[in-house]
This record gives sequence, C-alpha cells and structure tokens, in this order.
Amino acid sequence: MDSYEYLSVLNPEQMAAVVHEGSPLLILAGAGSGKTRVITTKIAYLIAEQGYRPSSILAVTFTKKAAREMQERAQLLESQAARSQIRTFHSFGSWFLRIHAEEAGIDKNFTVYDDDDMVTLVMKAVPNIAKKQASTIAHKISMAKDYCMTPDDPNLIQIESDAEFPEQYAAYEERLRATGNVDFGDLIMLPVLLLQNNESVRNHMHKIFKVIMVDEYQDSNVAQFKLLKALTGPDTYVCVVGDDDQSIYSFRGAEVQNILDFEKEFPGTQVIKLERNYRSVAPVLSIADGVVKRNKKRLGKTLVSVRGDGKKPKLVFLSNQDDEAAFAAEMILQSHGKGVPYSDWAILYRTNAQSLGFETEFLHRKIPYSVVGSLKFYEREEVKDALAYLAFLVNPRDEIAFRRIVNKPPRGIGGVTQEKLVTRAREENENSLVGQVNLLDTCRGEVGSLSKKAKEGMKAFIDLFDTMIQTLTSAETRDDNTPIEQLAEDAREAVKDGEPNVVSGDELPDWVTEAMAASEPAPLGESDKRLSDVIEKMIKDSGLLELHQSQDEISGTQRVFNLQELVNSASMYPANVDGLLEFLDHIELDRTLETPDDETPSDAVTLITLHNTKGLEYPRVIITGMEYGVFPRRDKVDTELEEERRLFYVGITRARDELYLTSCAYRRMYGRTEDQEISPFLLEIAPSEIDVLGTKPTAYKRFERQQAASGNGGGGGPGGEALVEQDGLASRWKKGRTVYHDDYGHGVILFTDTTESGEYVIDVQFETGTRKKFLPKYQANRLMLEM
DNA sequence: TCACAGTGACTTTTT
DNA sequence: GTCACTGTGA
Repeated sequence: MDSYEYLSVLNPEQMAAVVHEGSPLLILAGAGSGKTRVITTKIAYLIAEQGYRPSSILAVTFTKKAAREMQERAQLLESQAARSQIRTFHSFGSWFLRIHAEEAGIDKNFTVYDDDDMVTLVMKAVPNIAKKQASTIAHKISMAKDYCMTPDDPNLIQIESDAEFPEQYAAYEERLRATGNVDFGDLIMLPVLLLQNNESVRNHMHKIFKVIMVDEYQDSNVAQFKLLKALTGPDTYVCVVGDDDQSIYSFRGAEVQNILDFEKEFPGTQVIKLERNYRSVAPVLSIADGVVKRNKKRLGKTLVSVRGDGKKPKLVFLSNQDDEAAFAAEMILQSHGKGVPYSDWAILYRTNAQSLGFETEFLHRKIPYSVVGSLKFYEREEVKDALAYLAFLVNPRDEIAFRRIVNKPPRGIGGVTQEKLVTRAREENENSLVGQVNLLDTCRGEVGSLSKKAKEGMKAFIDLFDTMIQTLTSAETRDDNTPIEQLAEDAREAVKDGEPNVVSGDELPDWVTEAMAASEPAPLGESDKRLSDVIEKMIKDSGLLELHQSQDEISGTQRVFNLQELVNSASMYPANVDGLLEFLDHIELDRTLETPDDETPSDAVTLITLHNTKGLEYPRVIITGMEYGVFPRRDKVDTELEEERRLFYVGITRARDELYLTSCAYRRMYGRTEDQEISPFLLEIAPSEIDVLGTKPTAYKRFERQQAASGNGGGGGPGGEALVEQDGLASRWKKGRTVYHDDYGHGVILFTDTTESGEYVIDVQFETGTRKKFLPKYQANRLMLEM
C-alpha cells in the first residue's frame, strides 16, 4: 500500500503521533480514538518510511487477542510487519526466558504454573498451613512479583506485614526453582532481574530492539514498567499508548502512576492527546463523560464524538435476572427479525457467574452466543491432567505435575509415597554434584523399595514416559527444524561477537530474525507427525482417557469430549519438543481463549465480562446487573470505587450505536433471592440523557425529583453539581441526627467523614446494636432522617 | 489407599 | 445451589 494512502486517513493528532520521532512519546488515547490504527500505522511507517528493520520493532500488549489484531492490521498496511515482534508482555517474557533459561536459573523446557499450581506449591513449601492461608500467601507472592520484589526486598512489608512472609516467599522460591518452572510473575520479574544484572544480556536486547511500543500502558504494573526501562537502550525509541480513564487492573498490580509519571521517567517525552472519538454516537459518549467526570484522580480529557447524534441510551428496570435475560433475548430477536446480525450484540456483566442466566435463556430461544473467557476450558480437571502429563514429559522436575498425575489413574501411589519420592529427589539434588536430579530418575531408583501394588503402577508410569520421550524425539527428523535453544544460542553468540549496532537494514543474519519471529508454529508438511497424535497417545496409554470415560458414564459429564478438543487444538503443532513447548506456552499464556468448539457459530451474541471488553467494540451493548453489590461491588470505596467507575466507563464506551443498561429489583444469589438496590452509578447519569423503561424503583424516582428540583432534570448536562450536592449532604446528615434504616431500624449518627475521593460518609449506631457506615448519597431508598 | 457422605463456604475482575 | 474439603469406615 502506498504510504500516502494510509496516512491520508489520519486526523492531525493521529498523524502527528505516527510521524513523531526523536524523543519518547506518550499517546493519551481516549476510548475509540483510533489508537490501534495509530500503532499499526506507526509500525508500518517505521518500516516503510524510516527504514527500521521489521524485527527491531517490539510492540507489547496485554491480551493475546489484542496482539493478534495488531499483528494482522499492521501486516495489512505493511507485509514486512509479519517479522516484527508483536506480543503480549507475558509471551515476550516467555520468549526471553527460553533464550536465557540458563542465566535465569530455570529449565529451558520450563512450563508456566498457574495460580492453582502456586497454591499447591506454597502448601508444600510452607509446612502445616490450610489451603486458604496458602492461597492468601500465593496471592501475596504474585503481588510481590508484580512489584518486582524478591524475598529479601525490605519493601515486602508494604504488601504483607506478617513477619513470616519473606521466609514463606523465600521457601516458595526455593521450591519453585527446584522444579525448573516459572510462575506468571516470573515471566516479567526474571527478565527484569536478568537485564539489570547481566550487561551482555542487556546489550544483546538493546541491539535487537530499536523500537518499543506498549499498548494499554495504564494497565502496566511496576514490574512491566521496569521491564520497559531495562529494555530501553541509549538509542531505543519508546512509544506508549494509554488512557488513565480506562485503568481497570489495579487489583492485579497495575499502577496508574506509570502513565502519570511517564514524562518524569522518560525525560523529553512528547505527549499527544487523541480526543476525537470515532466509535460511539454522541448520546452514548455524553453518558460516559458524565460518569467518568466524577472521578477525582485523572489527567482529564474530553472526548468529542465525530459521529454525532444517535439513539438515546436506555435504562431498563426489571424484576429479576430471568426477566433480564428475557429482555436481552427479546431485544436481540426483534432486531434480528429486522436483519441485525447476532454478532452486533454484546452482553456485558461484572462477574462471570452472571453469564449463566443468559446462556440458559439463549439456549432456550435458540440464540447463538459465545462466552468469552469464562468456561475456563484449560482449568477443567481432565484438561489440567492431560496438560500435566505433557508438562512432566518436557520437564520431569515438575513436582506439581508429578503429584497430579502419578496416581491418576490410580496406580497405588498415594500421598505418603509421593511425599517420600519428592523428598528423596530433593535430597538427591542437594547431594548431587551435577544437580538437576529429576523425579523420573528418582522413581526409577526407588521402584524396588515400593510395595507390590505401587511397584506395578510405578513401572507402568516409568514405561509410559520412556515410550513417550522416544515418540517425541524420534519424530524430530526434519533437519530444517532446528531446536529453538540452538537458534537462541546462535543469536546470542553472534551479537556477543560484535555484530554491528544496526538501526536499520538487514545486517543480522536470517536465522536471528527467524529465531525472534518464531511465534507461529512451523508449517506442517504432509508427512509430518502431528503433536495431536502424540497427545492422543499420551492420553490413551496413561489410562487417563479410560479414567475420565468412566467418569462421564457415572455423572454424565463430557470429559472425553474435552480431552478430544484438547487433542484437536494441537493438530497444527509439530510432534517434537519445541512444538509441545509452544503448544503449552500458547495455552498457559492465553487463558481467555474461547473454548475450542467446532460449533461456535460465526454469527453469535457475545457474552463477556466488563474487564474482558477492554479494546473491543460492538454496535449494540447491554450492560447488565446495574445493582449495588453487583456493580459496583459493595466493598468498593474510595480509589476502588473510582476503579469500578472506570470499568463502567469502559463498558459504556464499547457501544457504537445503542446502549442499554439493565437493573433488577431481585436477584438470586447462593440459591436465595435477595432484594437489590440500584447501582449508585445510575444516579450519576442525568435523567434527561437516558430513556427509562420498566418500573422505576423508589430510589430512582427520588433521584429524578431531586434532579428536576435542582434543574438537572430538564436538559442540563451532568457534572459540576457534585460539590453542591456534597454540601447539601453534610448539612442534612449531621452528627447526632436520628435516622431510620429499612433493614436496621432506628439509629443515631455517631460520626461523619469525607473519604479521599470526596464521598460523604456517616457512621451510624443502631438500637439493635449494629454499627454501620453509609454513603447517604446512595442510601436514599433505605435510609432516611427522622424529624 | 480409597470411596462416600456430611458439612461448610462461597462469587470479583486475569496475564 | 453448588462445589470442595474433611473425616470415617472398608
């Protein structure tokens, strides 16, 4: 494509962002402002116009979906972009660690432990703790790694004040390193540590990457920031794109501060704001703006709708979630009758559990749908079992996988025996001069000492793996299939030996770029063995298939089907160690992947969590469960409430043409029906900006009256009145006043306070003895002042 | 070592 | 209402 052609479609700010050079660049890109277009065009421009070697461009995103989209779009503009590194943070980390496994102190055939595996490992590393405690500790360790803190970091105390924690963390690390595997946090933290401590590795990376771009920068955590810093060499061009209003991952360590401080950390930064919204019609945008304005902590920017006027959003009050699902189905079917495709619709919800009601209804009404991310295909027992067999096959030091599979199907090797074997292996490791004793070898050594039944089982177990190892290695006949570690080693040596410090051109040998670009499996020839055959053999020969088959018969599950799906999904990978590692990587690093399902219709309604919608858009969006306790969750105040509000903002701005909000009066939770209060967020939308359907709850009627009285009901925009309202609250809800609450009865206000984010809080002592805090602003329907 | 039954806890959001 | 964990008995 001619460069003028793709540049000509840009607006002036977008253009400025694309052609910018010479200093770090921060692009503050509002929702729907053409952010992806800017990044992809910039990649194309850097290659075509600035002469950058495609493989010297690294673009990092957070989700695989985003990475895939970016890659595809960049390639459409510039075919050479196929050789650029467009990856998620974690897949970059994985790539990096495979190359530098030895320096990082891990096995080159490492696999990635998920959160469950972490918990299991914590339980082994810290003696005598309950699973719940282990889970807390595992979570804290994850946090620590998100902040790039090692067990000896004095700042750990900010994450966990318990004096035992650093020890527990250290014990976990020791245990983890013994397996040769890594956890999610390691995928970022280990590269950072290695880059910081190892000059040659650092220089190597600086030589490879001349451009680093980060998408959704507002959701980066401290470790990821450090990674970016460490990858940035003296002549690296850094460009980050983000929107502080869309920061929704602080619970996972995302640090908005990263984007707020960017200019400080990268001196000379130029900032470009993209505020023209090409996605949504004006009425949708107006609501989004009114809501996000309530947040105190933001850089502040205002989106302008390029598309102009459109349909006014609708707020629908319903009785319960069955009605909610029915309403959604009705809307979808009606529009479908008029030729609107199902895929125009997305149902958004706060928690995955909410998808169930819609699924049931849609199945009933024959509406095709696809659930994004919730089915957790790879977390199913049978699938995890199969994956554990595969992980143990490539890395027999994997203690977690070993424990999971050695007695599954039952081989007479129970917990006690397992413990004995693992302890034995650990002892051997300590005494061994060579180190790296693996569990399979230990098993071989210990077979003789086992009871009769266990002996039989263990022999079968060892035989299985001996055969599988052969199957996997004997398949490795293609001579063009150089193992990745060899390529990596070559690449490393070449750069060490003083390859020219190239900015552009193609001085680096092909095999370096090949090693770097190897994100896609090598194409399979007809005669090649497929990885799926290997996996199928493994599942059959291990007895896993039989085990789950009988399970299916007993409880009517579809485990065999799931196992078959797993096998199918490996058909594109070559049947060798690298293919297997790639397959496992792919699975571990893309948990949100839709269930592999041949029946997924091409035209389907999307069911998706609000978090998962980041970066996506749909013509028609229904945000469901607009109830206090569901969205926002009841325990959210201050900064956390602001984050929930940003999540709402993200949800609203997904809608191109039509937006619906639904709120239920009752909701079944834990199998019992609860009264629901309306979401406080609904009181942040001016009644004049939204059409209301259904029976209005008392609280909402009251809100409408208030708004009308204060002149906000009849067309005045939202915003600005917060301060006035706050004063009103403080003068009415005074210390000492008696109140009545629907649930708790009579009480008296003990204290009043204002939270960090400016919410007015009252602390009430009730006659019944309960004492509770309230935000009077949101309690209009249940809490009232007494005369 | 394993199967079963009773009990308790539980719903954030995810790479 | 569901699931996972615990303790008991075979």
